[in-house]
Formats: sequence, C-alpha cells, structure tokens
Amino acid sequence: MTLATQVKHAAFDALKHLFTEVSFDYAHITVNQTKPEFNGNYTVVLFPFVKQLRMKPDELGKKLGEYLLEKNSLFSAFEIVSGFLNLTVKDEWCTSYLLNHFTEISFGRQCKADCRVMVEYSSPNTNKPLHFGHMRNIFLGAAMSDILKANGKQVIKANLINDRGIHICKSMIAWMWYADGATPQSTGTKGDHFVGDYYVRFNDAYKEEVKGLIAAGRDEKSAERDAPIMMAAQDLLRKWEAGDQQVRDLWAKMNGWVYEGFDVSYKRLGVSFDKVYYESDTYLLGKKIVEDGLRKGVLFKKDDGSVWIDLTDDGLDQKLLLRGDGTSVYITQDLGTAVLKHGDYNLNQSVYVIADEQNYHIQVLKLILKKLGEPCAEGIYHLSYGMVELPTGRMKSREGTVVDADDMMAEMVNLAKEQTEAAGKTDGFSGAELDKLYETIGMGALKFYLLRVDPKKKMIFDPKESIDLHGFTATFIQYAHARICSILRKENLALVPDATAFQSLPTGVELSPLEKEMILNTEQYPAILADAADSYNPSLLCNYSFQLAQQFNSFYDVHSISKAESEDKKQLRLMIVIHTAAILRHAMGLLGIRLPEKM
RNA sequence: GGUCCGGUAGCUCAGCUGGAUAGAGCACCAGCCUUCUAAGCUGGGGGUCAUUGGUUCGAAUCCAAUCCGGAUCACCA
Repeated sequence: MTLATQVKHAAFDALKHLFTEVSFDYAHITVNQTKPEFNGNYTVVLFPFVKQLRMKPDELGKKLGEYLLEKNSLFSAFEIVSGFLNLTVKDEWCTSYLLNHFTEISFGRQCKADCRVMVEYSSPNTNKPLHFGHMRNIFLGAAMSDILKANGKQVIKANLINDRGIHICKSMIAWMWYADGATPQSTGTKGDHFVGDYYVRFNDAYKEEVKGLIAAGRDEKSAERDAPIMMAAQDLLRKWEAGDQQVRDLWAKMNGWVYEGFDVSYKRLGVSFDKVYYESDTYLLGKKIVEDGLRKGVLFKKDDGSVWIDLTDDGLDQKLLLRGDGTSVYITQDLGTAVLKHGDYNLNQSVYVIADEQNYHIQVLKLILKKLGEPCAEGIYHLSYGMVELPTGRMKSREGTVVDADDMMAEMVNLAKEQTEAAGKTDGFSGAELDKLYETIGMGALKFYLLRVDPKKKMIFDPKESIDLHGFTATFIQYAHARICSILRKENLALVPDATAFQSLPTGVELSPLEKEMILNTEQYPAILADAADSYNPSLLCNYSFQLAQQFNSFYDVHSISKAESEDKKQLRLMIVIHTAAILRHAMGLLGIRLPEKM
C-alpha cells in the first residue's frame, strides 16, 4: 500500500473513531502532498467534513491531529493551516522504508493469469522510409509494451505491415520505367530510401503528366484519372491481385529491399516485434465475418449488392463493409485481423497505437465487432496519439517536408558528440566507448523528446531548432545518474550493492528536509508506474523521473556524501542515491533510454 | 453542418477524478566551480489558466453557451 493511501486510511479511521454517530464516505477524504511552503509531508483537507460535523475546520483538525499522533505510528507532528491538516511522517518510517527497499531493482506488479495483451505499433507502409511521426508511434508502442509488462501483463508486440496496394504499385511502376535495373546495392542506398525515392519519382512524373493533359485541354479530374503512369500503376495492382507471377516477383523484391532498410532503422531505434502481420496475408480476411453478420441480421445488403451496417442509433453513420462487387474495404480487413489476432494468442486485450486521425475508424471498428458479438471487441484499446507537425503544418511526403527518421537519429547522435566534445568530457573513454555514449545520449534525447508529452496532444517540432540537451531532457536524467555512479565508484560500491554492506545503519538517524523528501519521493515510484500503465501514458514516467533527478541535483549540491557529517549519514545518503539511481534506470529503461555510468 | 479533441508565461509543456499564493524547461537577468561530474545549483522578472455565465465553503479543473485551432464524417488506406 502506498504511503498516501495509508494516510488516507488513517484519516478515515480517525474520523470513524472520533465521531461514531456519523457515517463518512471514504471517497470524500482528500489527501495531497503538503506544499513546500508549509511544514509536513501529507495534507488532509478538512472542508468536506465541517458542514457534516457542524465544527470549525481548525477544531476538527486539532481533534484529528491529536488522535492520529496518539493512535497512529506514522506521524510525528501535525499543523493546521486554514482548513488543512498537515501531517509530518516520522523519520523512522522513512529510514525503515529505505532500508527495506534500497536494493530493489525491479518494480511493478506481479504477473497475473489471463493478462495477454497485444500491442500493435509501427505498422508502416512499404513505399517510403520512416519519418518523425513514425518515431512517435514506435517509441510509444515500445514504451507501452514494456510498461504493461512491468505491470504484470504478458505482452505480444506486433507489427502490421501494409505491404500491398496502390502505393507500392506506384513505386514499382516508377522503378520499372526509370530505374534501368538499379538496386540498393548498385547505388549504395538504404533499401527503404531507395524504394521511397521511386515513390517520389512517381509523384513527380504523375504531376507532369497531369499538367500536360490539362494543357492539352483536359479537365483536372479526367487528367488525374487518365494520366498514363497512374493507369499503369492501377494495372499493376490488378495484376498483383490476379497473382501475376512477374508482378508478384518484383513486388517481393522491392518489399525485401524495404524490409532490409527497416531492420536497420528498427535496430537503431532499439525496438523489436514478436509477431509481424502482413496485409498481403490479411487483406482478404473479414468477408466471412461479414457473411455471418448478414445471416445474423446485424448487417444489411443494398440493391447493388453492397453490405452495410447502420450505426446511426449510436450517433454514427452507415458504414460500408463490402463493395457491390464483393471486394472488401479497409475496415473489412481490420475486422478480420482483429479476430485473427485474438485467435492467434487468445488475447485479453489488444492495443492499437494509431494516430488520432483514425479515432473514428477505430471507434467504428470496435462497435461493429461488438454488434457482431465477437469476443475480441471488449479488449480493444486505441492508444490514440496526436500527429507530429512542423511549424508550417503537417508533414507531406509529396512536398518533401518530412523529417526522415534515419536523418534525425544521425543528427541527434552528432549533436551529442559535438556537445560532449565542446564540454571537454571525452577524457578516459576509448573511441568505441565514446561512440556508444553519443548513441546513448543522442537517442535518449530523441526518445525523451517524443515521449515526454501526453500522447493525446499533437506536438510541433521545429527542425531548425535542435532538440535540447539541457533542462527537461533525457540528458539531464542521464547526467544525474552518471553523478551517482561517480560517487559509488569513489566508494568502491557496485550500482546494486549487497545489502549487508549497510546493516550498521541505525534507524534513529535524524533526516534533513532534502533527505526525507528524496525518500518520500522514491516511495511514489510504484504508484506512478502503475498509473502510467493504467492511463497508457509513458509521459508520466518522464515527468516523474525528471523531477526525481532534479531533486537529486539539489540534494547533491547541499549534502556531501563521501564527506558526510557522520558515518550514519554517509550510509543513509548512499542508500538514497543507490535507490534513486535504480528507479531512474528502471523508469528510463521502460522508455528504451539507457543511462550511462560516466558522461 | 454532425461528432470528437485541444486553447495555461514570449516558446514547449505539467497540473484537469474540485482544495492553500497556478508549476517546470527553454529564452532573458544576477550569483555559484581549490570540496563526490557546472550537461549542474541558487535567486529574479514574466499569467485576465480563450471569453461569459452557472454549480460551491472553494473552479485552471465540473456544467452551459460563445470564440479560435485541429481531426474526422470516402465503394482511400
């Protein structure tokens, strides 16, 4: 039980015992952390009960405070300030908590049965390389997977690759017409960029053709429809669907190039998947579900043979599920894939990391599955995140305004290198160690930057301003960690020392305000971790870790550890920083951010 | 037009299941390195929490209306 909960219980218990004739609602008890300008650690708000008890707040506070001090071993003092009961937690409680926990390196809930959850993320198209927006998706998905794991879930990380459709045919036709047999190998180009270049090439050629047709007197619509390169791409798609071997071979070859490129990016991003689904395998799924739905009368057929569901009673629209010619649409295959996933892993929960532009789509998907009586419907959760935009608006691949993921990673690592060198902090590292350090700092900064904002909110990234390595950043947390490691090195202690080294600590040692704050702050980590999982919000770990590192820096500035006033104090402070470092490593580790021991 | 999301310091964001004088970071100003890493610490200026009304002991937080911005409402994916 968290300390805050214990305080709440204690207050509830005190109210019940002091006023036996009145019944209280536990939910009305508000316990907050005491504001720094007042004495105390936790505060009980008295106002909710003054009316019920016909008592002045201060009078009630005095009664409660005295009762708690006498009957409850948690508190050493209380103070009443205008309707707030500020309670001071005993130093003994804090030191004893620290003694019991400081060697922990694993935090979170134990795994329970029946908690298999799939997290689908990344889910790229195979016609272009990954960009900044994908990175937000990927970091969110990877972080959420690890956060859920740390909270007792069995997680299956899945990637659903959109490897078929008109977009890849566009790259294919451009390659056929313009490449003259060039390959990633022959040009020394990363495979996904190579294919992406032909996608751009397609769009350039297409634009030219449309312009030409319009100049020749065609209207815009028909020009867009009849441009030769577009017609050729659509022809390719038809051949692909018919199973034309030559087309399939080229398609497989070009997708192969893309996957080679993606693998390189994924590796550097530090993410992986347990299961990869390909839309070329799943795009025909869902039809059977639709037929069942027709039989059950949940769906209906229009005169042209198209199949629909009426969601107007739920405040939505009618939605097409099958075209008149019997072919499926996007949502049809999503229905099929949802059922497939559920069957593959007997899932209790299925998380979709998808941008908020698809909020409506997922809402409809879930609703349809529910109406069809599919058991997977209930477990669907849309981890909806805001798009990453440039100061000029949305990124447009066709206008070349996308911030490329590979470029961005290289830039960040380079920035880390520049700043490390500028600060003159390269002494004592080998060349390979430095490269690793730059990677740790650069990638850490990038991940933190994209994860520190509430996923729901859209974010604006200005490529002209490099991502900062000061302030609310991973670098700040890494630096605090490196400082702690430096102290431990000096004391010849391991990062996770044996508890026996510290058994001499008497619990009676008096705590300074900063020492106490640090301990009380670390006590909150498990609750924050649980909250991050329950609210699907990794940014909570960023906020918490930054605040903890910040507090450590103040602590570090005021209190010497190796030259502490007494041996007891030294032992105590060592325990505090060991525990702090372990929490920072754990929290950042869940976000895929490494903390160096030296920087 | 319907639905949904957002609007907090110059900028980027916390706080939103109601609680004390609304907090961080960046930027700006002033201090702090013979002492465990100054990628740090301390202090300062900077706010009509979009607007108006309501609920109440108490509202950035809840409700209503309005204004502004975005997403979505395809036989696209």
